[in-house]
Parts: sequence; structure tokens; C-alpha cells
Amino acid sequence: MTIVFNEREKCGACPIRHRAICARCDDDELSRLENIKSYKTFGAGEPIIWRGDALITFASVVVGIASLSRTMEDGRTQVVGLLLPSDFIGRPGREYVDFDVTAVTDVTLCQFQRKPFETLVEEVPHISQRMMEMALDELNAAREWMVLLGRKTAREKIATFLEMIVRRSTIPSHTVTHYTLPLTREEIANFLGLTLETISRQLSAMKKDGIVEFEGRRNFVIKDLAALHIASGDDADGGMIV
Amino acid sequence: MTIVFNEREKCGACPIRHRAICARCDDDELSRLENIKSYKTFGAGEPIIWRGDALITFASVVVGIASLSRTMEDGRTQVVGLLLPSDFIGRPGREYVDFDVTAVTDVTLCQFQRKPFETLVEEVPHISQRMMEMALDELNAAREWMVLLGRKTAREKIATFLEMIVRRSTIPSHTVTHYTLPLTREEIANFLGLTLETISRQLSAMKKDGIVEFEGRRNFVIKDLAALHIASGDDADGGMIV
DNA sequence: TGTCTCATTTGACCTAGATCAAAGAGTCAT
DNA sequence: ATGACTCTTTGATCTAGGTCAAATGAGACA
Repeated sequence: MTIVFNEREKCGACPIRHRAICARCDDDELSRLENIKSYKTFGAGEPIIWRGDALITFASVVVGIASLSRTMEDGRTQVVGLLLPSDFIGRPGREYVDFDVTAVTDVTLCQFQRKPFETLVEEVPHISQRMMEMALDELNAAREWMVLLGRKTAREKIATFLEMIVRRSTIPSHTVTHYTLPLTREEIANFLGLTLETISRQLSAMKKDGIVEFEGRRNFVIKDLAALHIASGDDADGGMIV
Repeated sequence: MTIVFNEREKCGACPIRHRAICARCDDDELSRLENIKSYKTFGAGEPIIWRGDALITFASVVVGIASLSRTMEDGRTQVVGLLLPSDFIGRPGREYVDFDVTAVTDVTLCQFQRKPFETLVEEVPHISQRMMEMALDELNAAREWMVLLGRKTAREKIATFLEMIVRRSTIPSHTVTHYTLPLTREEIANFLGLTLETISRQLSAMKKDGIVEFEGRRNFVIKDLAALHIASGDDADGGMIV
């Protein structure tokens, strides 16, 4: 099931047309973006940009997954986010990039040069409105992750991570039971603030407890979704007052 | 040194006029905000809003400090951010509040009712542009904090926290050496993902190492700023290529 | 089909920070 | 001042998760 993406197509046919920074744009605004966009692809594992680089292009992820991370001088690294299709890379108004961006799978970006894009942000309110929404959503996600990093146990962290995979790959009206881990054990560890050995051990424990089952290294089935949720440490209703 | 704030003043005289969501607004736009704003104050320690509450007002912090936090069912709590003057509370487009907001010191808010504010966000690009900038800045700060929570040692966490206090209270062209902790040991612990005992022990250790000196519980002097920085675990240049 | 390589698992042990417990020091109201 | 809080420090012990090391297994490619 490879996602096909044809760069020749117009923005109107773009897979992220209704979720990316252009989501609120009308046809005229879209054609202004069309004029300054260009596609670029990266192979799995390749660096996309490094912390400290001059910020000369912005981009939206069109296909694939990229990671956003920071590595300390002694090598400790923390993944601070996964960039999925429609997610935006770069911060208008800044001079330098402040996190490393790496292609996790093969990635296709829709890129914009800095200056023309910044002009567009000034002139097209639908873009800044959408970017504000997206930034606030990501801010929320980042804060939820801070709770995970600061207060959850190893098991809770991993259960939360698996639950996130399940939630993200669920297509409405289509029941899926087979999922794929997009990351290696080490990458998961760097995302959860743990070591790869701890990931491995906890995954084995959850296997033994009948919560998940693995088929190969990266494919898994959830045998007990309720138990997974309980193991995540999040409350039943997501905080909503019932 | 109490900050005086007179609610009768027009927006033009507001202490956060040039940093809050209204920073880019011209006089006309400002008067539209003026029409829908109202002030509200909270005493130190009072809850401002709770997770799960219906989101009916937005607000900017005008005076004081508030904390943004999440408490798990068993009582573990993580502070996910401090809200300082000019910081914004609420996410346009959402139905419910997703983190608890609590007044740390006495707090004055500039509040807006939901509907009229959302209309303004649609109609005044300068607001969404500024909110986008602010959200992206906070997103960055949240990600830096994720590195701290996921990968730093207790000592590095505390050094980073003290350094943040120093950075934030430094007024350009004015050398300050005496600082105040805005939080109790327990609140610091919840912010850093540690326990209050660890905070206390590490603070004592840094005192013994000649890095800080305390005068009472909350007032301190940095004796060795360079050592503090090294202890924070961040690189010398903040990631910029020199 | 076999081999090579790297990701993963598992084991043994160790340590940073948590937990439990008690004593000390500010601060506030009377 | 005096007492009564609450916040903070310090001590003793425990443990979740890290570290180090070795064995196993999945894929990739010839």
C-alpha cells in the first residue's frame, strides 16, 4: 500500500490540501502558493535540516514521516515530535533552525523560499489563521508529551505511544487491527525519554500480559485495547466532563 | 517593587501593549479589542480555570504569574508551562479547556468573551499573525522543555531552571544580581519532573559548590554564572554556528 | 540458500532519584 | 513576642530504569 504522489498535479489535487497551512485558502490564494512551491524528497534516514542552519526554506510534509529532535553535546538525544503529512517545518521570523529534522521514512516536502513565503503570511490572513491553529494544536500535543516525559512510568509511556499509533492510523468507518511501528526501538526510546533496552523489556512484558502481539519487528496487533488504554495512565474520558 | 496597574487606563497605556496578542494592532484594531475586554483578578493560589471546563473566555496575563498544569488521577502532577505577562490563555476553535490554570502570584487577566474574540481573529489579520508567532515561540519553549524532562539529570534540570529565572528577570542595560524564585520547592519539582526533596538536595549541593547563595527561602544570588551555565547541560552558544 | 549485519532481546548488576520519616526554619495571626 | 502553621532541609533506605555485556533473530543481498 504505497502512497502515490504525483508532483505534476496542481495543489487542488494535493493529499494534504485540506489539512496543511493552505487548508483555509481559496483558489486565488492557492495559486499564489502554487507559484512559490517546489517539491523535494529525502530518503529514509537522511537529515533534512540541522539545528543551527540558516533558516532559508519552510516546508510542509506531503508524504512520509520526519522526526524533530535535539541532541546534547554528549550524545543524549530527545525526539520532540514526529512530523506527519500536513505538518509544517520552520518558524517564520526566525533566523536559525533550532531542532534537527530527519526523514524517518522516505519523505516528500512541499517547500517555500523564506522571503516570498513570509510575504504571503503577511498578505494572506487565511495562512496565518491556519498556522495559528496548527501551532496551537501542536503546542497542546507537546504539553501532553511533557506530562508523559515528566511523570509517566516506562510502561505508561510505551502504552501511550502504542495508543497514539493506533489512534493515528485509524481511518473512520474502517476497522484496522494490524499496525506498524514507524520507529526503531532506539528511536522510540529517544521519543519517550528511555533506553532501547527498557523499550524492549516493556514490550516483551506487554506481550506476556496479552496486550499486544508482534509479527516481525515492526508489525503488531492489539489484543486488548481496553488494557492498553488503562496501561497508558490517561483517564477514561480524556478529561471531558461527562 | 510592586507593579502598579490601573484598569481604567486605555489599551495604549497597557504594560503588555507591545508583546501580547495585540502587539501588531493599530489604533483602530486596538479599539475593537478595547470594546470587548474586561479585567479580572485572582489571588495567589487560586484556580483560574480547570481542565474540562467549557472554554467560554480567552485571556492575556497582564500582571503576575500563572501555571499551566495537568494532574493525573493518582495525583502526579506536571506543570507544562508558566504564563507570564503577555502570555495568552485558551485556544480559539476548541470546546473545552485542556490544562489547569492556577494563579501562582496575584494575577490580573485581560479577558475576552469567546464569540466576539473569535470573530476578531477572523477579521483582524494582525491578531492571528501575532498569535501564530506567539504560539510558535511557545511551541519552541515547550520542545526545549521536553529535552529537559526526557534527558537531563536532576542537577541539569535545576540549573536550567535557575538560568531561566535569571534570563527572564534581566532587564537590558541593567545588571541585576538578586533574584526571586516564583515557585515553592514542590511547584519547582512539578515543573521539572522531580520530587521536592530532590530539588532541595540539589539546591543545597549547588550552594555548597558556590554557584548560588540563598537569602531566605526564595531569594537568591548567582555567585558563578558560568558554572551555572555549564551545569545546565546546554551548549555554550545555544546552537548557533559561530 | 547461505551468510552477514544490524536490530533486538535477555541477563546481571548498579545508580540516580524516589520514598518514607523526622527535624528545622520562615511567616503569619494573635 | 508566642504559638501554629506550612515550607524546607536532611537522613536512611528502596527501586525503576539505566548500564554493560552477551546471545538471538530478522532481513538484505549475493
